[in-house]
Amino acid sequence: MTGPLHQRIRSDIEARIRSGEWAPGHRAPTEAELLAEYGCSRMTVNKAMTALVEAGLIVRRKRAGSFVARPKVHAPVLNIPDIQSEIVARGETYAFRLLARAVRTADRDAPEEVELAAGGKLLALEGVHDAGGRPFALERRLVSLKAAPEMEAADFARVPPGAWLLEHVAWTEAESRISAVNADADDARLLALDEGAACLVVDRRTWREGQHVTRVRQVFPGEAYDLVARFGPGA
Amino acid sequence: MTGPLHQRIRSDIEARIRSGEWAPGHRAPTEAELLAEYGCSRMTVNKAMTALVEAGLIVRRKRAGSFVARPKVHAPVLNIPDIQSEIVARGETYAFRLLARAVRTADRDAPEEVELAAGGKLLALEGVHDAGGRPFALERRLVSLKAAPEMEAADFARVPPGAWLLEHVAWTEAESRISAVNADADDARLLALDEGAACLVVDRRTWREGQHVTRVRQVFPGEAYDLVARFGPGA
DNA sequence: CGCTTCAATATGTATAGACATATTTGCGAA
DNA sequence: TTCGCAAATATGTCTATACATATTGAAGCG
Repeated sequence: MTGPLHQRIRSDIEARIRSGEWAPGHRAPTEAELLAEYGCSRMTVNKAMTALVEAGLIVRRKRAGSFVARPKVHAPVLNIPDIQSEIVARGETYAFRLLARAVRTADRDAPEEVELAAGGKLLALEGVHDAGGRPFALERRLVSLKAAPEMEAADFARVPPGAWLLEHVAWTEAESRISAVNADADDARLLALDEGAACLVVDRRTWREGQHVTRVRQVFPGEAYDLVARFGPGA
Repeated sequence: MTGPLHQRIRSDIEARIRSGEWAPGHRAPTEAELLAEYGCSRMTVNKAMTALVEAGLIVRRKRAGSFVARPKVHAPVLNIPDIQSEIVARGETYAFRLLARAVRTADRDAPEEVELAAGGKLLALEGVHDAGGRPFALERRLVSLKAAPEMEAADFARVPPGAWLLEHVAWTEAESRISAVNADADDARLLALDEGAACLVVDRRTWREGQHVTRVRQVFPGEAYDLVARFGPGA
């Protein structure tokens, strides 16, 4: 390691934790011991230890000391790439076919739609993402025109709705639910599958500053699509 | 905000980014400007800005300044809880039924098994996680006894294999693939489903220090299980 | 013996200054 | 005009010090 000293200290300690040399619960050296070992100031070892705390590898308690954390829940980073990028990265041609587009008011009997619309109108979109000329994913989306009014004029032949929103309504927060369903007759027809084929469904709701922006349901043929999540506990 | 000053500076800036007041590409104040505004030392504003860089909200370039990052790929944090904790949290009784257990050598025709075994033997496990007395997930697992030799003596009635590994082989890294399949005859029987029912499959491989530890395939009834991922871009 | 109090300890936050480093910008020379 | 070099600038790292704060462990007291 030739980089900054605080990084070297950090990776030295991280290596001992990941190798199991320091098991969970093991007491790590105090800052005083580390600064003596590395011959540096306290701020430098503090920076290293603080980073390890953020990474979830170390738990610190005043007076008691620093301890190797107990890995709890796996919190992997799931890669939900933009569908267009994903397809282009595979070297296939990409296209978005808009099947239906409507501007309407929220259905009063659907509380979720009412909340999404927030008193304004809704843009309802339905389309298919094609990869290499064949259906890759089916997308049904509701957009709050109150949250994204410019979207009413957008042309989705150029930029698909997801990418348009990412571009124009940045820094949103979202919650995705991933599940598996059997394709119904509509899904099967649009995705060129047999009815009943297993499909991966990503149901995503997106907010900005607490305001609901969009809700989308993407259906992928189960055999053609994998979501990949990589992780170390806390890394 | 009454907490530490660096945190207050951080959240002030974060709020302006998330609200859209500072769009992606916008140039944020320099450290000199911030320390004048907050009347603090440079180390303090630097700590705030460094945290925003780690969070992916800010990109900094020497001489040029600090800029609001362009949100790229959604990298949500996916919650893959331990199945046992998940079931217990729902208030249902949990049990793991071990259906098959074998110690064997790797199949020479399966390169993945050979790599996992790394010259040693493999422990093959098959079992069902029950929630409230009904099948919740089907698990088929291979464990490298070279990486986890103590596992040969473990009793999985007490602690299911996943939890056992988390406890004894901490700080692993993993990759999960999430897909959807139609239940085959075996899956359907063990999970008490109709054949062909859509199931969510999590395929996970786990390493420690580059050494392959285990590979597990968990099959969940599609109708009974959702994976939930929450995220803001880079948060 | 149990309770309270107090001091020692290790971390948490912050300062003011210093030098290093990368990058932009502008000036001067080919 | 264009290329290349040098100065200005903003961040990156580090030091030495100081005081705040939470927690532990031990001393003191009823």
